[in-house]
Amino acid sequence: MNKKDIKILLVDDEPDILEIVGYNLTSEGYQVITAENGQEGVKKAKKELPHLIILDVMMPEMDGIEACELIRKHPDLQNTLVVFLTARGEDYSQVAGFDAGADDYITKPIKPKVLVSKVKALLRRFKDEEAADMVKLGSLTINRDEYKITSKGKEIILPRKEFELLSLLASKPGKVFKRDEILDTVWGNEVVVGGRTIDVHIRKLREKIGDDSFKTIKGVGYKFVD
Amino acid sequence: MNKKDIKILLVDDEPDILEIVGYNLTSEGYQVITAENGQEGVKKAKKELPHLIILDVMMPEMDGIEACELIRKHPDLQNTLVVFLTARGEDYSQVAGFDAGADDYITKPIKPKVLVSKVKALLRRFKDEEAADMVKLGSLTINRDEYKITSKGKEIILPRKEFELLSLLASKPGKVFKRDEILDTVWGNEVVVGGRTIDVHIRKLREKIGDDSFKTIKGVGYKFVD
DNA sequence: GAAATTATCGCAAAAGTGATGCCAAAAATT
DNA sequence: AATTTTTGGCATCACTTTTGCGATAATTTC
Repeated sequence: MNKKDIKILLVDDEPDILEIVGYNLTSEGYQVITAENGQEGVKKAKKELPHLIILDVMMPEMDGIEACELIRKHPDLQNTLVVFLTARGEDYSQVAGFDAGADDYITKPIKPKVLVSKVKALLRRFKDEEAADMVKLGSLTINRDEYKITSKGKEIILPRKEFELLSLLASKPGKVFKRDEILDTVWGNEVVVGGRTIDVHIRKLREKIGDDSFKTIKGVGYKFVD
Repeated sequence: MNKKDIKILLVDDEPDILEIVGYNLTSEGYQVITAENGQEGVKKAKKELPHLIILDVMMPEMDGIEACELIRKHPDLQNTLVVFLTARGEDYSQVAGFDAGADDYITKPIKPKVLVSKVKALLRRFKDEEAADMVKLGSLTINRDEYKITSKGKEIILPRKEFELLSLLASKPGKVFKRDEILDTVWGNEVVVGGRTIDVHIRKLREKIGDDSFKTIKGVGYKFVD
């Protein structure tokens, strides 16, 4: 899953917090949705089905704990990650928070780096659980975990982009990936690179993996065949 | 001392707790003795001289605090580790518990992993406990308890960070650990350190263990190979 | 259907970027 | 005081991207 496809819901009654946290997550490339109170938070959670929810514990009317409990009841949000924002010293809420189904908590005052790294760590865990890490395709084995590729017994270490490009193409052998799709996935649509970039990488792969594994569909894109 | 020679006394009036905790500790290889109330607990403690006692605070008649005080009076049980089991929120008992001579406490509901790791951590303090977790990987032996590493017969003593870094990398030989992951695990995500820190440590390890054991995957991270 | 035109791709070399290694020195631990 | 850990500054190297041009396929025109 691409970073830009990850939705984070931010629920806090303080606009300041909303802004600073929102800013940091957005600039990391995540999609951020905000809500200013518990009710709205729960509503948006159900509607948007975010991957991660950051909930302030202390909020007027419906507090984070209650909101979390409601969120957890929704079938589609069972596995959503929930992080609590709590003031230091409110240790009771931490405990209760875990009880309510929180996955982690962050204490205020918020340090952006800590925040971002926690979010990353959580999402990584989430990702790991979801995705099987090895893909086998005939003579090719792609091992995301070890970042290496085995082709006909030989072990090949590929640089990042080449590795990701191959991963993508090989994930659905035979399928033609349009240039746009490839750019979106491997480079991310924020980065704008020239049109020749893709074929340069394809060429590198052809050199390393085998010339005939990659077919060009002119005007469309490329596909990987076994 | 061998794990199987370590006796743990479990005192709780709820059979359920006795069973679940007992099961977890037994399957870790410890010898578990149980008692269903304070009196019986104190009696068994004196008779069996366990290495660690897990005491429920809330018990009819004689509560955990009282039991602990009695236990501590026995000359042969001065150094025995005592852990309290307390329901969340009973924070008073925690304080009183430490007063009474507890070494740690665990809150209910009990999470087996937390329990086991606390028990391990406490027992580790016993000097005479022999290498509980040793990991062998080809030419490397990692001795978690003594922060020591044996490589090709040579014994190497590593500083903490280096040791932890090596432990992490060696825990899954071949797996590539991303810089982020390494930071999270070795440094903890609260601490924010600069980017050069990791490679300096890697360099130290390369000097000490062997240059070719550590491979760099540029743009991703490092991996350990045997 | 053949030739001309145009778009797209392959390739190689060059330029650019960013990550890593290494050092030395400052901080922090012990 | 000695050791360990972190930092910052370079130098370097590896990878990535750009660029330019020729080749090839697709499309249009005759």
